[in-house]
Amino acid sequence: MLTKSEHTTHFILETVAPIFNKHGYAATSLSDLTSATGLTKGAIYGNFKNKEDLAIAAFKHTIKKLMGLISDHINKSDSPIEKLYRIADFYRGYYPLSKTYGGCPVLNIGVDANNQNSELLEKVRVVIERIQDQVATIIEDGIEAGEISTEINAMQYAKRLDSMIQGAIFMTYTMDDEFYMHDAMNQIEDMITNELKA
Amino acid sequence: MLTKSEHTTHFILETVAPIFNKHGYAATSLSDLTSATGLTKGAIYGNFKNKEDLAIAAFKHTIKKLMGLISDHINKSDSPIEKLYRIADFYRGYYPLSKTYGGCPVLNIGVDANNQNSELLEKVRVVIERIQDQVATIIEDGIEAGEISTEINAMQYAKRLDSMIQGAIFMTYTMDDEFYMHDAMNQIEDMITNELKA
DNA sequence: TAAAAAATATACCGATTGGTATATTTTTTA
DNA sequence: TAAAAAATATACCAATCGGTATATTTTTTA
Repeated sequence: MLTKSEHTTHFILETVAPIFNKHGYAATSLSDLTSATGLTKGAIYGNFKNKEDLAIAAFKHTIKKLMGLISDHINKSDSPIEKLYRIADFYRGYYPLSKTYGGCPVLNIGVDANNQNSELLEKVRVVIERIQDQVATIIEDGIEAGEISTEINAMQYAKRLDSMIQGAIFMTYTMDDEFYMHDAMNQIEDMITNELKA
Repeated sequence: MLTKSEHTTHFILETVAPIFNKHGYAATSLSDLTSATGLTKGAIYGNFKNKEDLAIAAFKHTIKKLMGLISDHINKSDSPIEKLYRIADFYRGYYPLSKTYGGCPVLNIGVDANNQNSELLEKVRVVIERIQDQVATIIEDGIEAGEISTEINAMQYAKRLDSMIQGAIFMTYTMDDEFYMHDAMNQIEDMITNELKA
């Protein structure tokens, strides 16, 4: 059973994460957080050291949930090449899904933390590397299984896919137009079929 | 000849634009701007109505300079297909170049202004549309000139290229690694050669 | 259920925020 | 060069900022 404190910590993160994600670190004030949670500063500072610590915990909280969703989606198949198609399929619905969390945390916090010299940027980088490692591993598994051409550089290709996806996310959000996401996923599916397949 | 007022306005924009671009609207304070310019609030508010107006003017200022640079680079060739290759070539050096301006204003201000419900987001959208229109026009010219396949949907392809470029910019900045930019430009050159060429 | 401990609320801190009214200085006009 | 106009500096405003010390309430332990 969760203690009262653990429950409150979770509640704060759940409430606060989308606010940081939407507005960014500097534009989010403590009063935004107290009014959203209905708690006072005393309660928040009792559970988190300071604003920066809370922002970092909130970022990790959102990432954990999103990574769980994409893992579940990918692992419905055992074939590496099918997993790659499933990644594209996941991101087709990413716009409405990520809106629930206040937007894409990698994009939003990544841009927000850059030039701010904060710990947040380092956390974003670690997440990006982890995502790319996972995709690269799938590609390598595909090569070993004979599903994917041995010509492919797994890590390089994972970075290329990641870059295309992040571009589509940025464009879709900024223009409020899912064309970019759908078109990028069409393109990625074509790449899997025409470039990756052995 | 420039009046004193015009000179000061220009000086303020030149000094202030990279600060807004780097830190975002909320994280940039008036005192940041006075200490960077060496001017007082009186001088700044004498030339700009308020902080938001200044941020908008600063964004337009940077965009004007960057758009001038890319236009100059593209227009060194008359052939539409060569102009497309030249776009890729321009963005190969975009990381160090845009750093001079405090980063990519489309990416930074686009993400920063989203969910803030500000006029800035609208300005970013207009800029993106203008860029895409110009690329689409080059592609259409290429189709008319017989350089580019008639199968190509110009506007759709312009959006795809733009999305890929923005993704590469985000990744390059966030990871501080030009691999993403160079790899994306290699990919785009391949697309021009293998998909666009008639 | 009483005592101890933990969690939360209240009230406050100095510093900084964007913005403005007015005084002073600089520039332009005549 | 003197007067008018424009530009800039100074001094201030109420509001809000992140953070904290302490009082109060709630929860847990015994």
